[in-house]
Amino acid sequence: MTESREVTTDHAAAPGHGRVGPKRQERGQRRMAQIVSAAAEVFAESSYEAATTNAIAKRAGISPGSLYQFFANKDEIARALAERYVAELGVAQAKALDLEKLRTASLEETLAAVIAPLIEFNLANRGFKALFARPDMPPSLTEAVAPLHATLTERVKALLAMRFPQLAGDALDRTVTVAIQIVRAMMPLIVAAEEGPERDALVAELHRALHAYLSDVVR
Amino acid sequence: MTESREVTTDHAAAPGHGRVGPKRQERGQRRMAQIVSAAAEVFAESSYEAATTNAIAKRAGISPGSLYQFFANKDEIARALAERYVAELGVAQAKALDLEKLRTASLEETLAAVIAPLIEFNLANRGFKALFARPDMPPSLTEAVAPLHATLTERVKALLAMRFPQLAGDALDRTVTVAIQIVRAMMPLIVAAEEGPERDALVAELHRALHAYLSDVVR
DNA sequence: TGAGAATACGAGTAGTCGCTCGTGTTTGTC
DNA sequence: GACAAACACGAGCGACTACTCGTATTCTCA
Repeated sequence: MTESREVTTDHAAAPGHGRVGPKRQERGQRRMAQIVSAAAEVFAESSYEAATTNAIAKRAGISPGSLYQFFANKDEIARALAERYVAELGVAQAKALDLEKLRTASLEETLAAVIAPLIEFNLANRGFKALFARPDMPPSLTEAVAPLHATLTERVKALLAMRFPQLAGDALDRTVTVAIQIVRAMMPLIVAAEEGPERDALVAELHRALHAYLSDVVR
Repeated sequence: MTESREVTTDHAAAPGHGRVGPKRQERGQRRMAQIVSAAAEVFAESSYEAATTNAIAKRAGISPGSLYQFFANKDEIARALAERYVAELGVAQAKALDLEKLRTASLEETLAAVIAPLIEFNLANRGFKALFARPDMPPSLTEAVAPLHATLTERVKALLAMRFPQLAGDALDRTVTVAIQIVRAMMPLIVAAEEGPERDALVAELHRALHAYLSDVVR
């Protein structure tokens, strides 16, 4: 009898990720994108835990079995979604942020330039908060979205280091952490608020809080 | 044949809650307290969803069946725990807060008087954040802890209204919300930090952020 | 002291969820 | 056209979880 180990569904991972898997055809790559998009929608409607893999498959228009042709498990889907978010956020910020111009901008202007695209991104990608704006994540998820957090932290750190050269070391790290926490805390409120004066007021409040905090840090 | 409706386990609720149930003996009341304490521990070690009712029962030293003699379902346990937290927080704050003295205190002093017992409480009751410091709760839990949120919001609102008479209406509400969000965002970090300089630095940062924000609000 | 109420037990039930597996179809390659 | 690899299906498995039920014990109080 021919032993058939290694014959069970072996999954691919995003390129450049160490994992090996079947060579994806164009159809397969489209499917993977579909699945990630569907996951983003389902996560957005509840939470990571509450989202079922069967629901994701259904939303993507495929069977549960097909889903597992492309992702080894639920965490891998979250990881792929986190990677997509990192990439898209990079694009959105690159568009809005011109570091050279910011060098001479006021703190208000800098904050506006950073926050505005971030809010747009959160509004356009409501699944984002399921992976980002949570204080208590299941360990597996924490690992999956660690690169996302690391990336954002790095970007904020670079910005603050440029803006406040007198900040360094632990103090800088703490300031970055607190600033991110404030944004994370306010974002769900902003996204949940109805478009118009209500949301605008909350955004203004976020500006105010961040501006006041950062002004004080270097006082 | 004698129909036996209403004979299945009928549960009690905390007194003054509308629900009727069996008359609790002293033993039963002790059990209920045990269960709530056990739930607090188990919630603290993971999260509300991840905590299983069987684990709570085991921690309380009773069988799953016994647990359901006292609580109709998992949500009721969370509700009871939330009520306990409201009561204990009330005591802790009443001890530390003397509204008359605060009337003449500086903003720094007021913040210190409010924040210090809050942090002590969070350190002593690590299950608290499972019910409080979460942006996205399951709907049932939301309802269960709504009184807790309402209570805290009311207290903060009263304090801010006294402190900043020029604030009123929506602006006051928003300020209360943001202040609470900042505390909620920082608390998990503070609790997770190791005792000593690391935690102290984060607490100082929380002070700074709140102080800066509130000073700015009335600027 | 005895009857009914409250408390206690824990194996068991129904339901859910992540994931598998046997099987069939499409696509790329020669 | 033949063959393998990739893609697709969906019933259903195994593990887990909130909760139940039949039964046994302890308490209360007339």
